[in-house]
Amino acid sequence: MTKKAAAAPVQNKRTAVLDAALSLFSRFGLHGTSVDQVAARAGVSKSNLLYYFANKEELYVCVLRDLLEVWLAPLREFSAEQDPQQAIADYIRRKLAVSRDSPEASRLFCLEMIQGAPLIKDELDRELRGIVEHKSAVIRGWMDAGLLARVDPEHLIFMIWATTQHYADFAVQVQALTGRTLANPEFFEQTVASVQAVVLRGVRPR
Amino acid sequence: MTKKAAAAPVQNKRTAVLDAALSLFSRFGLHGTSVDQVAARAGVSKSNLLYYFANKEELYVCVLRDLLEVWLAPLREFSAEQDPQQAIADYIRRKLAVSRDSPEASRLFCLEMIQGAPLIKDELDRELRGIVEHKSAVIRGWMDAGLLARVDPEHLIFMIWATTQHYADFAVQVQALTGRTLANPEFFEQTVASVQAVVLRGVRPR
DNA sequence: GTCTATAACGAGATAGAC
DNA sequence: GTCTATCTCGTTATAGAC
Repeated sequence: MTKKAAAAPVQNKRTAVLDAALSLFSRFGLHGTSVDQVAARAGVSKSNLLYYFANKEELYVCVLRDLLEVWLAPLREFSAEQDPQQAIADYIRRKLAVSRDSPEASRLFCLEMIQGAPLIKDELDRELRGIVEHKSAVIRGWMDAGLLARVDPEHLIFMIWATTQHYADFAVQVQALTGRTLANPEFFEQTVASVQAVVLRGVRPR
Repeated sequence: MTKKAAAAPVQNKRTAVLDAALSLFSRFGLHGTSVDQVAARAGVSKSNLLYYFANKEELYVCVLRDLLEVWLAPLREFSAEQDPQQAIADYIRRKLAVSRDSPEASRLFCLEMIQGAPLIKDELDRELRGIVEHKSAVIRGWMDAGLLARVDPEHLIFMIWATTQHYADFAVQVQALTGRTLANPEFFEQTVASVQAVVLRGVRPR
C-alpha cells in the first residue's frame, strides 16, 4: 500500500513523458523533437526527464514498444472461429477504430517503418511474422473451403493495413479532400462501410 | 550552344544535389539529415551546396516540389474515355510502378504528409483538390451509368492510393513478411494482379 | 564558382547542490 | 528525486581568399 502510494506519482510522470513524447515524435520525428520540448509538454524539467530515461533514444524506444502493442492488438483478435466475412469486417472496423483513437501511434509507426524501423526491426520480424503467417493460414483455409475467393492472403492483409492506416497517417490529406476526419462519427461509419464493402465484395466467392 | 554548354554542368550539379537530398531526406527526414551528408553524397562541398541552395529548407522544398509532380502524374492520366474496369486496372498498375521506380519519392511524400505537410499544404490543397474532384465525378458518372457498383469515390481513391503506396512506404515490412519487394518482377506482377483482383471485384456491378 | 576557416547557435548530456 | 549550471559537440550558415 505504502509502496503503491509512493510509486504512483513516479508512474504518472513516466506516463506523462511517454504521452508527450509520442505526440511530438509522431509529428516531428526523433530528430525533429528536442528533449526540452518533450519535457515542457509533459510538465517536467529536462534533467528530470533524463533521470527517468537515460537518454533520448531510450525514451524513443520505450515509446515504440508501447506502440507496437497498440498496433498488433487488432490483429491478435482476428479469429479463425468466426464466419470469414464477419472476421474481415470486424478487423477492418477495429483497425479503423485504432486509426481514429490512436492516430499518433499509427503515424509514429509509419514514420519508423519508412526509415527502415532500425530500432524495432528485430522485434517486428519475430512478433509480426509469426502472427501474420498464422492469420494467412487461416485465410487460406477459408479459401480452400470455398468460403472466400482465392487471393494471396498477404496482399489482402497489406491492403487492409494500408487502407485503414491511411486515415490516420494521411489525415491531413483526407481532411483537405473531404473536409472531415475519423473523429467525425458519421464519417467514421461511412468509411467503415465503404472499406468493408469493397474488400468484402472483393473476396466474396463466385 | 555555348550557353547550354556552360549551363549543363551547373544543372548536373543541382540535379545531383537534389537526388542525394531526396535519398537522404526520405530515409532520415529533414532534421535527421545534415547538409554535410547531402553534399558528400552528391560529391560537392557543403559550402558549394549552399551556393546553389540558399539554405537547407529551400533545398527541402525544391525536392518536395519535384516530388509532387511524380506523385500526381498517374492520377492525371486517369481517363474518363476508357472502360471503367480498364481505367482502374491501369491506374493501379501505374501507381504500383511509381512505388517500384520511385520508392524514395513515395516515402518522402508520406513523411511530409504525416507531419501535416506544412510546406506544401497550400499547393496540395489547390492542385490535388481539383484533380480529385474531377476524377471523383468521372467515377460517379460510371456508377450512375451502372458500370460500377456504388461506393463513395473518395474512399475508393484513398484505398487505391494507400494500398499502392504501402509497397514503397512499408517496403521493409513487406520484405520482412514476404521476403520480396516490387523490385522483383515476379512479385510486382503478382502484386498488381492481387490488388486489381480485389478492387475490381469490389466495384463490379451486380 | 569553389574552397577554407570560423562564427553562432542549439541540443544532448552531466555534475553537483539541495 | 529534482533542480540549476555548465560542458561539449554537431550543425547551419557566413566571411572572405582564390
